Amino acid sequence: MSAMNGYDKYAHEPFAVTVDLAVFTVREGTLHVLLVERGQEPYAGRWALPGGFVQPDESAETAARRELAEETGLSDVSGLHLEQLRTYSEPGRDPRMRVVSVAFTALLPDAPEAHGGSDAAQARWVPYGTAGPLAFDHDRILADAHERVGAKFEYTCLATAFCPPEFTLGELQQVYETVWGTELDRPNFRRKVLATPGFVEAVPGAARLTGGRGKPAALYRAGTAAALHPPLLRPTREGRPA
Amino acid sequence: MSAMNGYDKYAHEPFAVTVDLAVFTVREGTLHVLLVERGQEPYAGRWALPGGFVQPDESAETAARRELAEETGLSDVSGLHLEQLRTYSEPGRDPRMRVVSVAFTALLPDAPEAHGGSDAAQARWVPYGTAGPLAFDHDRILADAHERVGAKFEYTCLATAFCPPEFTLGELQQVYETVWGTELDRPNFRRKVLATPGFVEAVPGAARLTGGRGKPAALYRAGTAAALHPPLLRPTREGRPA
DNA sequence: CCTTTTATAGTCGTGCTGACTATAAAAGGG
DNA sequence: CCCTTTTATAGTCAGCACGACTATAAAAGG
Repeated sequence: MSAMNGYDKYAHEPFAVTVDLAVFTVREGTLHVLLVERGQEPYAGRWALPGGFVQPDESAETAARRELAEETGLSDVSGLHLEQLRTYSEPGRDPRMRVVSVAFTALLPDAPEAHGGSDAAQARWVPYGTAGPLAFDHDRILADAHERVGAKFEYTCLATAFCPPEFTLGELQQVYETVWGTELDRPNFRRKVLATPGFVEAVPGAARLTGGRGKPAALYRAGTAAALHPPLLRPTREGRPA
Repeated sequence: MSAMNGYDKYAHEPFAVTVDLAVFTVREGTLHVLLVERGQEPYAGRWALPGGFVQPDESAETAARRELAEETGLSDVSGLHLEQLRTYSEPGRDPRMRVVSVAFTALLPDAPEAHGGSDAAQARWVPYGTAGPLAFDHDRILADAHERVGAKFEYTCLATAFCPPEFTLGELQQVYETVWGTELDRPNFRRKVLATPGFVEAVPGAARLTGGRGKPAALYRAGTAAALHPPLLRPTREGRPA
């Protein structure tokens, strides 16, 4: 093997490279995560994040999107939000071999039941926080992913990725409340969202009966803006981690 | 090889795993990057980011800190800011073999001349943006790192990582202006920094003559706060990328 | 001594935000 | 059919952070 820049002095050893997916959705006002139940040791019977090996001709992003399609059973995952989280490489994180995992976060609108694919390892939606300790270091990965999503909600328009094509402002607000775990003032939330150009755009004459009771709410679509200026900060939690 | 969760159906191929470092410092009001000049093909004669292989018993973070110590020649890099940026894994990014690189960003106060170590590949400080096209995909990595640092300046106290143990508010402001490439209003910057608890703390009776002319400036030390609430936003650039 | 330079103090208006009140439009129960 | 409940939407008001700006203090140089 020829030398690389600054790499000259070290032999290199092979690693297995995998992707792990933290896939979130909001379902009936609760944050859900896509998990698979392990059949073999180690961690047999425990829940784990879906994932798989990166193939020789793939980037980690490509592998992640492929896995996302396989695990959710969705035919078209091209429009879904998928974002690299970080890479986990502690030597002991898999007891069997040296495996470096590139973790990704994905956001889905309230999703089909997933467990309909022909795969052996069948992924299921599990309410966030209820799946006991996960296998490997997946608790940490999942917590990192959750924190990242919450932080990005503050200064991006990412929340619409959790919503169906048309949604009410109440639904969008519930997405924020579910991810942040806090309550928001409705008039203020509404004012802020509507004042941000490109966050949402009104669907002209449409309205949706909100489950029967109450005044019908106007429908909106996701806008074209990606960033949120100024940010929409979550209710005061003083020292938020960087 | 035994099966993993959801990994069962794929054989895994070995990858080389490396770390790449985007090391920044502010030197005489200019942002500098630590680079190495390549001696061999491919990209012989081009500048590249310092980096190296991850050893079998190391995490990527450990490897990055080891490389940082080797390339800068500093004896103690334990207190320096080092943070994972993201992982680059495009199949063609190194023409010789399949290598997945975990990129890191490091921030140093105005640094010693670095090129004093006993290493063969000697790293040098180069003004940001002046090193022509870099080797491999290092231009992209460096641009991502710069954008990340600029973004983190808005909502963290990271800027003090560029400063020596004791510094003036003018120096801190210049760090901001150098990284952001914009000018800031001095009284407003001062008001904001001092109003943020834990950002900086005054050194009781100390003052520094500012290169000779003008009123001596009070000295400050980095405080204990990590986050910046509310954030210190860079001058209006409308749609900032997420 | 006066000018230049840089640090520091203070002022003023605008705009965003949190807290709150008020009105409109639906369903349900008597 | 009226009245209550529920939810959406409109509007008010005070506080505060921020941008733009002016003023003063303390050093060096001529």
